[in-house]
Amino acid sequence: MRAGERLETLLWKRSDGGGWSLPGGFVRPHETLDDAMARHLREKVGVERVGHIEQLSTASRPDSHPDLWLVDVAHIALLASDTDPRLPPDTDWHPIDDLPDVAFGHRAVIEQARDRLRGKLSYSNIAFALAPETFTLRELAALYSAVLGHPVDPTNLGRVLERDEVLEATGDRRPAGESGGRPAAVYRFRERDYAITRPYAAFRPPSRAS
Amino acid sequence: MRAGERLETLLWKRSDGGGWSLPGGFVRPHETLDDAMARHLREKVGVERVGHIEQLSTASRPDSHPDLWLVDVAHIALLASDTDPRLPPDTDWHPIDDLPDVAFGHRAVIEQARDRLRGKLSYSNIAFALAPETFTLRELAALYSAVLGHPVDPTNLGRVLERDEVLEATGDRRPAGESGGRPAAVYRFRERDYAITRPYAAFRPPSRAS
DNA sequence: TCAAAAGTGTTTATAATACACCCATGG
DNA sequence: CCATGGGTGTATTATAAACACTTTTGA
Repeated sequence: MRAGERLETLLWKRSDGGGWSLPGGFVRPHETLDDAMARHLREKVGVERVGHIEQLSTASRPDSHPDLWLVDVAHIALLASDTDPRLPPDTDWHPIDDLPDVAFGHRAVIEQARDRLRGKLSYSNIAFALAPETFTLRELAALYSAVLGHPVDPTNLGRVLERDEVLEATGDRRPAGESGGRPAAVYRFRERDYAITRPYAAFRPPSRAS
Repeated sequence: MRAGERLETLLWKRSDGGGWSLPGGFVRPHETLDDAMARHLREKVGVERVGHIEQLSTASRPDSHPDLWLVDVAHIALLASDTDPRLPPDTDWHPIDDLPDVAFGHRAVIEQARDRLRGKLSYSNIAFALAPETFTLRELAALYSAVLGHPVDPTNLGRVLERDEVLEATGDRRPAGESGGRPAAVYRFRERDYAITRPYAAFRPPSRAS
């Protein structure tokens, strides 16, 4: 998945006329799941750096083929918005809230991935995987807005993420555009590994010793 | 897992002297993963009703056996604290914060499961899977406390969960014990299916139309 | 000097926690 | 009538969202 103007997912147009489906592939002997995922992303869409990847769900398909016992392991891969994968033919990005005709089962997987991402955006630093290396608060707010589906205020977003020690200012400023305006401060994520930055939505530990 | 005085997990003592490990088993042909999990819980520990079960992680093990390609799918199963599984020999409950010598890899899985459960406790109704059908607020607070590892106030817990429409009063009262005291109101969970009851830790949608 | 964009300071709203006090029961 | 546990009401605190206003730039 990728967050441009909207949250998008990569889909592959099936040649058998069965509509679109999630891209996938097989695991080779002596290969781990993570290695296989990295290989598919590299070989099929030319993506070397994946922001974040995690497992979603696993399904066993013992009856799909007379001689094989297939096991599907769905993953979410998050790509930075400034990476530009080279798309093979029959593969394209689709806005996640306006999907085309998707093969049975995959729609539910995509929606599960979207909901998980939306949730994690509010209690973790997961956005590092979707953002470029450095960015202004306006750009980051646009990214949050694309994922969450509602407007996000850049100022308040920055204050929340700075308090949680998720962001830090680089000290640089982005020069103003042609239409003028004050130059924007440039930020980066302190950590680029997934971390829960807000453990308690409620039921936090007592503040004083009892 | 189960929450009594502490959060506990079921472990199986390996006969090969390799310490303790998570209970597991194989999936049969023409059987789904969910069916296999239900069967193992039924056959091995006599548990018919599982509060909640979800997948944790999947690992491929192509090299563990010359002729087989094994795929491990770890699950979290949550049992109500009033169910009493019949334990086979060499199987026993262990407090999750005081584990014995656990086979390599399984410790990380158990800790991942614990952390996930702690997180979900604060933004979902997941506690229904650990609680008996009905309970007092004191009992529920003890359960939360066992999982979270810090004291939880019964009154405030009830207020939060009632506002989120997670709990409802049955109307019954639990008679006082031998040492007296006011009878406690009895509650139940409104829904016994997993639901996110608190979607936003931060970055909630604007309150007014822009 | 005006428009545009960024940033600061502050107010407001909300909601969880903390705490003081009252209620119902058994012995 | 007192100890015990449950419950109510409210004060406190924390913090996210909203908003008014200032700063910095380009034309």
